[in-house]
Amino acid sequence: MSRSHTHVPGEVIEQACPLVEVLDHVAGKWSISILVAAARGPVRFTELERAIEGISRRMLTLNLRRLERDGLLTRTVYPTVPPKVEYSLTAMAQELYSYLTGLVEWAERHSGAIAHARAAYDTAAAPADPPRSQPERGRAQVPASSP
Amino acid sequence: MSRSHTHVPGEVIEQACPLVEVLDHVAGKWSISILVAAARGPVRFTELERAIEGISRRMLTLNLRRLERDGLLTRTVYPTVPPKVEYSLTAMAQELYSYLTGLVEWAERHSGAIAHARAAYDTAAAPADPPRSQPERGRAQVPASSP
DNA sequence: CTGGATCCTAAAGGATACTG
DNA sequence: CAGTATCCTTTAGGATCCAG
Repeated sequence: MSRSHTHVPGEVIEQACPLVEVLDHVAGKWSISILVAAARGPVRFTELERAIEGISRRMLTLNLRRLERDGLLTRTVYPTVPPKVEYSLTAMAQELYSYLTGLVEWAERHSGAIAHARAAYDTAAAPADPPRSQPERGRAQVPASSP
Repeated sequence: MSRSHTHVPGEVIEQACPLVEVLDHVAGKWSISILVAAARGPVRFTELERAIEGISRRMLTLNLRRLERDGLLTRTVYPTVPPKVEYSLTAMAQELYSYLTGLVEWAERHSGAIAHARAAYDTAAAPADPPRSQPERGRAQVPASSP
């Protein structure tokens, strides 16, 4: 995610709210997956690659570097002949992890509801042939207008 | 974020893990900001636009639609002459919000540490002129090799 | 006021080949 | 094994203009 929104030259507004901070670690398809995968102890590169299901070698490397840079992962390299590298969460990241599991748990509880909401929204918005023409995209509830 | 990782034609693996579910809502610069901004009650479009600081009209609309589609936001339109639309969190989203605040709180507590970690990483990796040439990018800790 | 439509740039991400 | 480097496609996102 690009820092700098429109980036007014001269006036640096960054670091204003901590929200942006979180987003930078949490956003992106892979960061969370990596943290979760690395949470159960030291994990090797290839283990992560296999555990994460769909991540490319490149993206894994990039995200690992970023997480290491931000102090969320420690990278330990053993100078053995086939090189061996292990990643672990820092204390800071373990704390973050506990919040993350809350998120995942939430997703598990509501994934059905979300899928249902999507289906409802989509069928309401794009029926192959609108039988009686409902121009309104969302079935927006219209309470009695007060003003 | 694109659904479909490599997308094996014929074998649809999607919806496998709930992690992907969360990521789709949490990832992206704006989703969290919008949920947080909308958490304190019904909020109008323009209020969100001003509250979020840096979001474009387009992105706000897009994200609102997505969140509505996923059942996280309800959109209520009042058919007044200058149209008025209010967005609120659904029950599901309010629950999510409580986890989100945990995340934000975490970010507040550790933003200093993160900034420090970044600075340390960057100075270790890219000094303008490496005085004695350290070829290793990260100062990787090297414990005694066991094998 | 609340968007939708369009155009364009930048960043994310994937595939693959190569290396210490 | 654990990456790097390169090339390429897709997506996110911004700017702007227009409309009910």
